[in-house]
Amino acid sequence: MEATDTREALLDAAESLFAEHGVQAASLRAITQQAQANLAAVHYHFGSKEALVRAVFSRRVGPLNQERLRQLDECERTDGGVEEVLSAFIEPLLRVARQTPEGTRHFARLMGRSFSEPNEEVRTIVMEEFAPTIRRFVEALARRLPHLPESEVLWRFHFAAGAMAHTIACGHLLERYSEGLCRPGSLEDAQDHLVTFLAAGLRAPALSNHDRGEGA
Amino acid sequence: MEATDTREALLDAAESLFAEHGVQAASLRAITQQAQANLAAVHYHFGSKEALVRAVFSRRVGPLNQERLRQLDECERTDGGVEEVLSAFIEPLLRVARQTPEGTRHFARLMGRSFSEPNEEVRTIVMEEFAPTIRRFVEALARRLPHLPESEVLWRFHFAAGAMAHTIACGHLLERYSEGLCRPGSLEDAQDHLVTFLAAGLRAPALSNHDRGEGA
DNA sequence: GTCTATATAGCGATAGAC
DNA sequence: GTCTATCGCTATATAGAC
Repeated sequence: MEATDTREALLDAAESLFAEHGVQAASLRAITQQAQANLAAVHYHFGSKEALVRAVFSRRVGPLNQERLRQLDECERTDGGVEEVLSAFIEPLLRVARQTPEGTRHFARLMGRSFSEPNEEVRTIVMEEFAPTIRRFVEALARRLPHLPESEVLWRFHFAAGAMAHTIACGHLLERYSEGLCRPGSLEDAQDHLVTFLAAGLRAPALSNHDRGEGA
Repeated sequence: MEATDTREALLDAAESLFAEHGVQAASLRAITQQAQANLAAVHYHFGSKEALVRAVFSRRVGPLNQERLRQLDECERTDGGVEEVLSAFIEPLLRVARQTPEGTRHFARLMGRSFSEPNEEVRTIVMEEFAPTIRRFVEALARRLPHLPESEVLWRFHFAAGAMAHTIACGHLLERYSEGLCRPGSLEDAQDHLVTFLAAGLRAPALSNHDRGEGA
C-alpha cells in the first residue's frame, strides 16, 4: 500500500530536483531524502537512476502530447487558424505548469530545458516521444500557410518551439531584465504574447520571395 | 612559455566538453586529458573547477557582446531597421560559431544552453554580462516599433532570444524532424530564416489592439 | 610549471536482515 | 517493501618532489 505512495513521492522529488539542479547534479541521496524514502528505494522501484530519469519524463510527456493532439483535432474540426494551432501546442504545457499542487510546475521548467539536456537518455526520450506530435503540427501549419515551402514551415516551427521552451524555462531572465514590468509567472499572459508573436512570424513572406515587410 | 599554452588548452578542452556533456558532467580528469595536461594543472592555473567555469564563459561573453554593440552602433548610424538590429544581435554569435578552427564552435552550443544552465555560477555570469547589451537592444527595437508598449517589446525580445538560443543549441532536432530537408548546420541559412521570422513577430500589432492578422 | 601520490567526500549500486 | 551497511568507483582538491 505504501508502494505506490513511495513510488510517486520519488517521481515528484526527482522531477523537482532535476528541474532545479539538472538531471546529473541531482543525487539519489538528495531525491530520496526529499521524498522521505530510503536510498535503496530507488533501486527497488526503478532499478537504476537512468530508469528513474526515464520514468520521470515518461509520466508526463505521453499525456502532454496526447492533450496537444486532442486540441489539434478539435482545432481541425472547428476550422481554427494559425493562432488556434499554436494554442493547441502551447496551452497543454502551460496548463500542466499551472494546475497541479506540487511537482508539475517543476516539470514545466524541466521540459523547457529538456531539448538541450546533455543527458543522452533524456534527449532520446524527448526526441522520439515528440516526433509524431511535431509532424502533425507541422502538417497542420503547412496547410494554413500555403505560401511557404515545407522546409520554411519546419524552420519556423523550430523557432516557435525554441521561444516556447525559453519562455517556460527562463522566465527569471525576463523578470529580471524587465525590472518587474513583465510577469512571466503569469502563464496566461505568456500564452497570449507568445501566440501573437509566433503567428505573425509564421505568416511572414517566404524567404525566397524578394518582397518584404508585410504579413500574409 | 608553456604556461599560456596549457591555460588556453584547458579552456578549449573545458569549453568543448562543457558543450558536449554539460558543465556538471564534464570532469576535470576528462578535461585535462583532452588538453594533454596534468590533472593538477587546472588548480594551478585556475584554482578550482568553478573558477575554470567562470573563465570559460568570461573569455567569450565579453567580446561577443562588444561585437553586438559595435554592430548596433553601426546600425544606428546607417539608420537600419528592425531586421538590421536583429542581425546585429544574432550575427556575432553565429560568426563565433563559424570561424575559429576549434573550440569556438562548441562555445556556440554552450551559449545556446547557457540561459537554462542549472549551474548557478553560470546563470549569474550570463545574466549580469548580458544585462546592458539587452537593455540597449530593447531600446533600439522600441524606437523602431512605436506602436508597442515597452513591456510588449521586452516580451518579444525574450521570445527572439529563445528562438535564437534553441537554434544554436538544438539544431540536431530540426535536422532530425525535417529528415534532412533543413540544414541547421548552415548558419548563414539559419540567420536568414531567423531574421525574417523574428522581424515579422516583432512587427505584429500590439496585444491590446483588437485588430489582427497583418504586419506593420 | 609540471608531475605523482594521496586526502577526503560523494556517487550509484547491491547484499542481506527484518 | 523498507532498512542498514558497505562495496567499488569517481569526483575535486591538495601536498610536496622535481
